[in-house]
Amino acid sequence: MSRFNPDSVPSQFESKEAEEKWSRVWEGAATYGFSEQSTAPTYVIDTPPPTVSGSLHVGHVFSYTQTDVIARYQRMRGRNVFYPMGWDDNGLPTERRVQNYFHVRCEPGAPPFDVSTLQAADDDARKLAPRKLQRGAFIDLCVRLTAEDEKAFKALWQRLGLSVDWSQEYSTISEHSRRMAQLSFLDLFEKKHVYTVEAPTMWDVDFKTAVAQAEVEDREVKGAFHRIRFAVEGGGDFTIATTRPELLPACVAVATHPDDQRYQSLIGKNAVTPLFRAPVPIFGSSLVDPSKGTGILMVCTFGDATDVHWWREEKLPLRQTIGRDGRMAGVEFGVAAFPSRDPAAANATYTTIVGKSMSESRRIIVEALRDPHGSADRNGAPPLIAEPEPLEHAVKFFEKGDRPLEFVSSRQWFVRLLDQRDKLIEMGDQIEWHPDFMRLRFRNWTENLQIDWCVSRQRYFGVPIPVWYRLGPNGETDFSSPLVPEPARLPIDPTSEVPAGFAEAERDRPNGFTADPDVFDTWFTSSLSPQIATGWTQNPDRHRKLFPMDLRPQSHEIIRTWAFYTIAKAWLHEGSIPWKRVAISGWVLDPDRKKMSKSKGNVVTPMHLLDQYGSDAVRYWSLAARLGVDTAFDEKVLKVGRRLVVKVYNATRYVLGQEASAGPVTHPLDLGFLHQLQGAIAAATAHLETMDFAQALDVIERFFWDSFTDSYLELAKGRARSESDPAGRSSAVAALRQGLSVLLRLLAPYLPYVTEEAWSWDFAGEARTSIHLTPWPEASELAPLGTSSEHAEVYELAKGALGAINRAKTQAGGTVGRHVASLTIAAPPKVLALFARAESDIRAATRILNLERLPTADGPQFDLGTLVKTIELAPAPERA
RNA sequence: GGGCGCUUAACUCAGCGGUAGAGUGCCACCUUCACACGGUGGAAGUCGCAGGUUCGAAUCCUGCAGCGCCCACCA
Repeated sequence: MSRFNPDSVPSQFESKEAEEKWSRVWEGAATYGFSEQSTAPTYVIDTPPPTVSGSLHVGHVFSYTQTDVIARYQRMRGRNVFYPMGWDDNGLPTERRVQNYFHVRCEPGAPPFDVSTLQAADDDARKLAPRKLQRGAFIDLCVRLTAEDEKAFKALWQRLGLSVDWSQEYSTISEHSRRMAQLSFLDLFEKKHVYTVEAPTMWDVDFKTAVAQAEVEDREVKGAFHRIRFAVEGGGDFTIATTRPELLPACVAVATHPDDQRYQSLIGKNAVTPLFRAPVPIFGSSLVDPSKGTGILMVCTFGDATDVHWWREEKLPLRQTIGRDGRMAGVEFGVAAFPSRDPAAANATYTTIVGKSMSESRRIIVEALRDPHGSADRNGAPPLIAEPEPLEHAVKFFEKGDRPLEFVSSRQWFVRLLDQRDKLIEMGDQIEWHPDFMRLRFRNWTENLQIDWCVSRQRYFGVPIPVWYRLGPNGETDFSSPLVPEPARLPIDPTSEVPAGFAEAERDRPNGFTADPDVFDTWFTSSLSPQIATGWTQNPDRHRKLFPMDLRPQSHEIIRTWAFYTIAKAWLHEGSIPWKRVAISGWVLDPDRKKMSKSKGNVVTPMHLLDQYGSDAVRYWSLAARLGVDTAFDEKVLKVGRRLVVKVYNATRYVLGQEASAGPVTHPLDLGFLHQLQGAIAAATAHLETMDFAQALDVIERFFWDSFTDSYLELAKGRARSESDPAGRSSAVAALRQGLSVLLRLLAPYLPYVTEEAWSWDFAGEARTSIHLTPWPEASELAPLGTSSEHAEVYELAKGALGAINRAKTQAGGTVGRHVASLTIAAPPKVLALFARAESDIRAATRILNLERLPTADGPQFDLGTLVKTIELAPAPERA
């Protein structure tokens, strides 16, 4: 029998030392390793790859710990847990960091340069123009810088005790991930789920790239209605209202509601725009809201999505005046594409805005509209008939952008999703969502999809689109039959590698080929996280074993991106759902209930909290919150967690320090306690099965404090060191150890450090088996002891009596340590019989010297508040 | 404009059809031989508002209000 000496361990739990010690042990022993050979059922987690260029804050700790508790629970349940960690380093945030840090810019045509010795730019270097780098070299720098960020995250994860299998690490820009993303494209290409088209696309003028619907957000901005008079060919005029007068040169039509009496007669006629004197058709459309503005409006290429719609439906001409840089492009009026009744005047006006930004152009155009000579009829009042009328309206922005999106006609690659909408909704319905209402977010988004997924980005740090195009005899690009590489060549960069059958010399030459210069949307790669982690076609057996996965944890604001695209990819590639369950974590809010974000400056960083309270306490805070619920950061909860950790440590020291050996559990109180513990195991397990780790923690914690340390431990204490009752003593010691073993295991997924430390003192045995690889407790392991609900009654009565007597003692002016000279209790015979079975334990715990029992009449219910009839305290002990 | 969630003690949150709960904080007492990061006890809430269903509602339904989130064709 192994004897534990409480004096052999520190009297205080040293979190930091325990964290360092056990992290090392776990890593050395590959405690959390996934076994490729094991035939045990798997549990596979699609861990969110954090954006490593972002800041670390308690929100990360919160959500990743919530996943870890599930991983640990499933591991203890005997599952072969596959819990990888990915890093999302691909994309714009990294590009921006690298540009600043090294003072470089990516330019695909730049001369080769060896970046291996390049250091962070100093002040001298910054005085020069940024160094221009080829895409490959630029990507090398991105990889280098993000490797540093990944180290910081990994250190945090290990400190927190995430039970990740670190041999399954991946990053979204790694060669493997690029290969997977390009394979995905080839598969979609073959299945004809992707297409390229030149079309008006939402465009960010600062990043100079197309963006997808999912990356767009509406923001309320200040604007103004400008009421502008248009002439009608053949006589007459009308007034439109617009917030974007700078688009006047791009006006291609005028629209009004077909039933609007005011303008009905105009439909079919031509209007003439002011300033530019372009004749444009007037048409009717039910999309026009007669109550908005003046009920008649100009259609431009392109002011908004409705303009795009009308442009397509009415087959209107394209007059793209907005350049890709968000400035007015150079166009000429008086030609077929830009007709004008007065080209000279039109060009004179247009010249004043060429190269100007949208806001500058607006100012200039508004000034011109105040001039009477701008009017279409050449002799009337100014076209601007009133001062601009300020209003607030919603404008579309790229979520990472600062200026409104423009619709710019450009060639982009799209994944066809609109034709899959019903199937995608069906897939979403096959998945379990936690909490369930998050399902609606997915449904809502999917039902309201407006456009296919634009996956090409005019950026550099990303996975290249693996495509070339043939060039015709005059150097014209043939987009109709793109050239794609053989899968074995992936990953490739088409800007530096050549398609089969061509030589480098033929690049960008007539009859040669040209590379697609773009990269994929980062979600194109991130949405393959399940395939990247399993190996997919590179490792089909493994993929079959791990896919579909069991759990996708993520936050709610990326349901329309990450969850949606992952579901779409799994469906398009494999006709399957990617995972069975999605767990949506809430946000961590600052104490004012605002979301923590770097830009708001209200971010709480986690490291000092880990130092101050210990990982287990920080985990406790994370795990006391329910899935999907936003939680205000509250340091008080960390204190509560810390308290629990300390209590676990000390209770274990005490129980394992009992000197008697464990014998058969025979005493009714002990059996009753274990019976109640069986109930707690069942309840906690049921909650964890439905992902309700917070509820399970509540059950476990409550039992630990209320039933174990505050009640059973106090009641069994005396007997556990009794000299006169050896059988009762070994029964108590055995039950205390049993109870502790179960409670430590129930708490292990929540508090991995203190439970491992406590477990190691004795329970780990000769093999030093980690508590985290020990089976999750089951009610049945306590069943052979012969517990019963009758014993439970004894235990509950004893627990209640302990409380009632303590209350009486306090009210009589005594304290717990004070002896009770005599006590009279009154209760029905049945209750007194239960009392008698635990009497010596109750008397020892409450220090009763003389006890009298008064039987009362049997009632339907007995109130323990009436148990104590009289109490007489012994004299207070003399103080030294 | 549509959808979803939240609103319970001073604070942070459980409970979601059967006599209002926890922890923190507050008050009183206590160095009791695991633990003062402790122990014992106490005070503290018309469960957002208004209707309805029910023998019974914090819990179900309807409406309203406040807060938050997601979404929506920017004239």
